Amino acid sequence: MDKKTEQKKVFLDIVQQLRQLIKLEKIQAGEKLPSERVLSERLGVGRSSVREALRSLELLGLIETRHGGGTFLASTQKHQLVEILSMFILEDEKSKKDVELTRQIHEKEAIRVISCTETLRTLPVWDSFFVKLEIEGTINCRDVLREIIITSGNRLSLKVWFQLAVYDGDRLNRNSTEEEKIIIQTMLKSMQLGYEKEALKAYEQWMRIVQSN
Amino acid sequence: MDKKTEQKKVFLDIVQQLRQLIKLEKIQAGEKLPSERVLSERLGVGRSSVREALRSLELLGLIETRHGGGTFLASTQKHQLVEILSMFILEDEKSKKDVELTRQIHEKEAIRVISCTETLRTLPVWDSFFVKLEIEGTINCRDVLREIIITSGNRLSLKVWFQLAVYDGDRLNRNSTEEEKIIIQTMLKSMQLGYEKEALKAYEQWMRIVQSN
DNA sequence: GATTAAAAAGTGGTCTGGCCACTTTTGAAC
DNA sequence: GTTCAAAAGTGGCCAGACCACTTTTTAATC
Repeated sequence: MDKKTEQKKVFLDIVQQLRQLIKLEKIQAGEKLPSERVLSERLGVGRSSVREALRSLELLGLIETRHGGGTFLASTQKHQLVEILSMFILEDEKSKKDVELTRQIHEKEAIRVISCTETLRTLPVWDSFFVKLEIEGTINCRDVLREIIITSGNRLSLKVWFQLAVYDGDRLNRNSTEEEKIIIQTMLKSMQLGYEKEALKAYEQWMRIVQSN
Repeated sequence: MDKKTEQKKVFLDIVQQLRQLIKLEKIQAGEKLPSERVLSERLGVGRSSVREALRSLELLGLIETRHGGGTFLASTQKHQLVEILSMFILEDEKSKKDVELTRQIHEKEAIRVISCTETLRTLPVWDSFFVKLEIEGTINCRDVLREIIITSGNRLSLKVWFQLAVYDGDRLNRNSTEEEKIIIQTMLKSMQLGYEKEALKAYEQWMRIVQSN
């Protein structure tokens, strides 16, 4: 008995089959999916059921639909985990805190990994941040954190982080204050020198400022 | 101009309105929502649109439907956000190593949190593990890690971990060996005493064994 | 041949109405 | 009061229709 066919609900079955279809036909982000009518025929189900599945994926930001244009596979950046989370779950403060803490878990680990890895902590990108801070006097907070996560090399961690960072969008996607500038410099410099503890200390100091905003 | 009414797509509008309805009528987890036909009439939209919205929320595990019974608000524990996203995110580029590392990131953080928190590290559950190890001589590896994550108190982290643990299912869901027993005891004891560093050291020693399997 | 405008085809958005399967409620017989 | 069958309520699914919008095709013009 195939797991896929013993699904109770058609629309859930369709979600599974869409996943397979995307995989088999190697549909890339941004590319077009078969039309609702074609899917309906190919899968042998009603168009309304296909729509229920597509709309579910759309709510998650996994696909995008253009009226009259078609249905397209969305890019990873557009997944809307957090939008939905904030709508139904993040009502209470506890959940908001969880999102923030989870994001920080990944950031802290990235800092540890980089500090302990010669080839990563000596990367020229860190110097470029110093230069930018010198010239412009400020830097985008989110950019710094993103670069740290990217450099750590764990792509899955990056994806999780990306989702979580959307939620704190306003607090992170802004230029650093004068106060933060010094802390960020300390953090980066410590990281470059492999001083894991100091780097984390600076990071936590920075996050306390971020949180107070 | 009301944000709710300027939505382009009806089904997204309905998702919003459902949220309001749940809030206004104070519908608790497990309680029944109005029927699809009633919602259709109350919101002045077609039943198919209502279904598209409901099916979207069902995919997320935010609501549960019982054929012939009705639609019910799901309990928080049943939300499947991470699971669904992982279906699309993890499947394609599943770098096994990334999954493993990411899982460990959450486990290590949980150990840190527990070690540093008086009320958590002195919980009786840890003693119960010792008792079990004494009597049965072994313990399920996954159970130990799960308890650690749960105790750390970050529900989102737990959700992420749960999903990642599925991939390492075989390596984790088994009884500990004699060699592991001692390491686990060391880890738990260090954690209980608040020796964060020692606990993590034992953990990493344990993971090296797990990885070699 | 290239450009442009109109027509046609394709596609998503939505609604109506129908039928089925299952659950809950109702009400009558006991 | 209990039991059980009928009725009502509800979700599951489908077919068809119409609209709005986009893309492609076609035809006319330059």
